[in-house]
Amino acid sequence: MSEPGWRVVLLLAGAFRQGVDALHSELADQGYPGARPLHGFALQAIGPEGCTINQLGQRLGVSKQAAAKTATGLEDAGYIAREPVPGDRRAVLLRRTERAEEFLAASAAGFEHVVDRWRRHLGAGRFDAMVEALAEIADDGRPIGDLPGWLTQRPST
Amino acid sequence: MSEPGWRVVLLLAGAFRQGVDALHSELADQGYPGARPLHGFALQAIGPEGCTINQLGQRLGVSKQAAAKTATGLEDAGYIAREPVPGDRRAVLLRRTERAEEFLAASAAGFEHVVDRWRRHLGAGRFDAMVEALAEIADDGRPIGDLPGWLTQRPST
DNA sequence: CAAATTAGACAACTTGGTTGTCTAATACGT
DNA sequence: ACGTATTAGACAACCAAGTTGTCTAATTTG
Repeated sequence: MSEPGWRVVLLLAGAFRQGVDALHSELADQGYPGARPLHGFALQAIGPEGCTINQLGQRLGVSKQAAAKTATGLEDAGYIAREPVPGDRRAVLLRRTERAEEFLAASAAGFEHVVDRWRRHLGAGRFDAMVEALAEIADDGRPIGDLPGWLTQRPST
Repeated sequence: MSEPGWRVVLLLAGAFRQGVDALHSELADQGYPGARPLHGFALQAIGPEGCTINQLGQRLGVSKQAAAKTATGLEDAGYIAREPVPGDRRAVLLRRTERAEEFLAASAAGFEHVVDRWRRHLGAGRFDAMVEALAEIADDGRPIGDLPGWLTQRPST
């Protein structure tokens, strides 16, 4: 009973934040100074094959309107392009650009770097145990794209 | 090398989220259905002695304007009251109400409950090891109040 | 006592989320 | 085959939390 409960939850937030901060400081050094955490998540959700706005919303766990805004942002930043969908003139295919692929590669490498620092600091044994424990606690499989909204929106119904 | 780096970071987010979600579902059952994560953080920052808006901003790590908005929200929700500061007619003392104290007590109990579920699930040994590892990874001591903004704002400087 | 600082309010803007409404295109059922 | 549903996406209005900038009143300082 050394740690009060709230502190454990805060440690999770702190570690997450520490990881994301370290990643973005690295990305900034590599030519992506304006990158925001959500960029990576959304591009990952779009996938190498691309997807429509509705699909993006479903994959991120947000409304299609929110997905549309995200897509606009990504397009403005040069990370995606809109293509027509052959056979359905309503739909629009969001497709990652070259720049997006490079960004994702840099991002993956950055994550690897950050996590490796943790592994070296803790030692492989403790690190693996921690990851395993986290995997049992975090209810996986839920989309995480709505992280920002989740913090601010009131716990719905 | 079982887990890719990004997955570990996502696990941290997922566990944090899982904890906060469980807490708020519990709080909702206990008569605080509109409670948002930031309420607890801000009330904790205000402290039992109360503080001014500027101090709140410093403690949360946000601008005083943001702190003022937060204070307004807390006041509207009945969690704080404004009192004049004797000896400085510019300043306003934000003081927690009875309702805030009750809410904080329920929140602390809820956190304890949530974390205890984790401890029982993992076993005390694995749980303690995880917490210890997290404490070494999370850079502690930094104010946490700006979590929502931190996700969305572009990495400054 | 004048000048600088401080506390807080107010306004405008950004980013992310939500609902609700709307049009155009596609799918379906008779 | 045609009229009716459903679907994809755009647009608008709003909420929540953040930012910077400007302003006034009060206090501190030289």
